[in-house]
Amino acid sequence: MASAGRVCGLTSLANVVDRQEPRATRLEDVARLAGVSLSTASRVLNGSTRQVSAEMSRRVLEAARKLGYTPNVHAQAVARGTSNLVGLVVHDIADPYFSSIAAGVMRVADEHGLVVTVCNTIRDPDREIGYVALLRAQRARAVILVGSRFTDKELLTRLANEIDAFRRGGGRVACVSQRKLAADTVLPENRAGARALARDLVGLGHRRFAVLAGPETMLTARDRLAGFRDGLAAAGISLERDQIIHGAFTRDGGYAAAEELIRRGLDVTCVFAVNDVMAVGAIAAFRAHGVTVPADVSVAGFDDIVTLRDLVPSLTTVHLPLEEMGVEAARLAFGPEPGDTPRLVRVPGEVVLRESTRRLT
Amino acid sequence: MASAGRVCGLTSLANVVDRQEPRATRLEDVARLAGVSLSTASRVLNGSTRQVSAEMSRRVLEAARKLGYTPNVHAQAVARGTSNLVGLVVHDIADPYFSSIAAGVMRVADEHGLVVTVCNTIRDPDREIGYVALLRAQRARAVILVGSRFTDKELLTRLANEIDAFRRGGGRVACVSQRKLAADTVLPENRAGARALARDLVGLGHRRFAVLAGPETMLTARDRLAGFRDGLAAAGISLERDQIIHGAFTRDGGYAAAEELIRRGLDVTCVFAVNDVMAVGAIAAFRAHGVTVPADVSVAGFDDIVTLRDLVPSLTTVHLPLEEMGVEAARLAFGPEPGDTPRLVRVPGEVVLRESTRRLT
DNA sequence: CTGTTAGCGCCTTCAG
DNA sequence: CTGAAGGCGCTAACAG
Repeated sequence: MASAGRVCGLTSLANVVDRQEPRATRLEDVARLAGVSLSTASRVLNGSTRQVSAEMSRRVLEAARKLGYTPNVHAQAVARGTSNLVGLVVHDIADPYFSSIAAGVMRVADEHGLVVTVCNTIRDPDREIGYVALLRAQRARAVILVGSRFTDKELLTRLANEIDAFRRGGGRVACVSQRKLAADTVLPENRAGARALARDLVGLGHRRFAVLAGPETMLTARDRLAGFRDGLAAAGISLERDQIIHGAFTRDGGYAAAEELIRRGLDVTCVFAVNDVMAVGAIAAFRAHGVTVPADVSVAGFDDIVTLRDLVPSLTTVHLPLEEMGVEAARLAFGPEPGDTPRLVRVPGEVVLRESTRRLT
Repeated sequence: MASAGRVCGLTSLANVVDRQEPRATRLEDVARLAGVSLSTASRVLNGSTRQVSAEMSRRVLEAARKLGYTPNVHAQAVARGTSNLVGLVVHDIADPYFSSIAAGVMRVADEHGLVVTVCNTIRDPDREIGYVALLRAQRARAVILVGSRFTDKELLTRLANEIDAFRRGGGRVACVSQRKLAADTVLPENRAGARALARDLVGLGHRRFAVLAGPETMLTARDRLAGFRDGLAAAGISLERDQIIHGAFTRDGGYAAAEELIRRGLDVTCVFAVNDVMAVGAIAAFRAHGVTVPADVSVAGFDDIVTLRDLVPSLTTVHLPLEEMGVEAARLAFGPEPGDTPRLVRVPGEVVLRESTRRLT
């Protein structure tokens, strides 16, 4: 029926199939059907401050409905000079630590009518940089970087450059992690939390510890290790080199580290894994090797990820309000423009003693 | 230094602050710096088939690098008539079932240079429809709908309309779930899987069952219940009304359903929860009420989500290759244009017997 | 209150 | 191989 908008009335023989190249309906189509100008249609259909008479408004709405009109956000973005898209860059969306934070971010984004695209770096800092560039290309209104920074200076510089370019283009930036970039950041107090944990574990009577410490270059892991060491030191306990086992910041990393611990035959009563997923992996490794938690060894983690809920034995950890942290980061990124100096929101951790760490008599 | 491109040489007193309204660098800036035309710059910077001399190419690249140029994808999208964005609509991204599938989709998307935006319906079918409209507005190249359909006809019609409009605009669509929409779909064989599970559980000696059946209106839940019933029937065992407990398709839904089961004092040896997260919740409820799994009651789930790995006792379930299903859906959505009839990829489930279901002597 | 007219940043025929 | 010019769909002054 509808002539697809073509003026041409002749169809070449080659075009017999007439593959009805589908075209999305444009604002112009709506305006024509409603018998009004483009601007009027635009004003009623999109949040303009300008007033339109009830009658015209009705006609436009009616036409839009009839045609199933949906605005082309790209055209809007280029015309308005800004998009409704925000980027969320995480190390691993399948890791409950990140998916909880992501849930918080998404909730706030939704309230602001923003679309969030999730970028999964798969724990690769290079990809992280690449994603910021990508989001710049998308003219994202904001990017939220979630996850630890690293010790590598060169990496940080490259990321900082990319971030600067992004902000120069008018984008907002927020981080959840160490404050290493000139941007608003939500900072979990890793060091203090680990220190408090150490104190409480000593309080349970433990004296001989091992730490599954994660990657040496990852700041979150380092901070937690350092805090834990502080806490032990305060009780006159030192942590030797051989009591620290580095590895991946993942469940499998925890598993491997625990196996290494067993292999070394280290005589400890308590193991601190610098995050929960590692602790979960460690417990699995212990189980596989006939080491019972907490009877034979106590285990503690960090984060209090939601999946701990169904773990047996329940895991001692340092609670972080993950979803709230996401909400906070989103507020920093979407809320009122900050002053000149980046803001810092400190988030304290809270030690939660559960079944996985037993009291030594 | 750079005069921000303004011709005006006078700054009003009111403008003393000179808030250097930041502007992203455009292709024109690059072209000017390189001393070439817009078209030439465009040709070298973006994947054009046209050839450009090495010298000019070098100059353009150099200028782009110096300026930190990144193309405005919105402008590209409006000019090209298509974007590099794909939408992934899931019921709950924090649920491991969905995050595993999402990981598969993202991997393939990345290979295609596509950006995926994740839309979380929070298990609300209305939001699902809204998201498809949103993605149409984004002129997404494709949308992938992951998650069960429902019995509600009116809901389905509205979704179908939205999907049709999306395709009319040139978008591709793929689903992971029942084939209720005229789109390519990846279909897990829920019914056959549940049937096989029932057979194997009967093989273990169980005769008295209960099913935590999820929402009555959710097709995936219904199919699994029906399949399970089939399997039992084949062994001459019937499933009465009071042996079926409906509830939410979540961990908490499983918990509540199991409590209800306990409250009813039903005498069963084996409980089938129609998905793993419900089974996990059920086990937690049993534990909380002093019912030991599998000594007092056996429990089985469906899906084989990755988090089962650290569950004790390990859970009997029907394995689905979740990440692969995501990959498959992405291939359907991004790969070569389908023929006229929607394609269907059936994915069989495989029963995996683990510790949570014991053999009755 | 409504319509006309420039752009927004980029791509792509179409001439040179 | 290069440049000039029109157009993508929409918004926002600017007139009426």
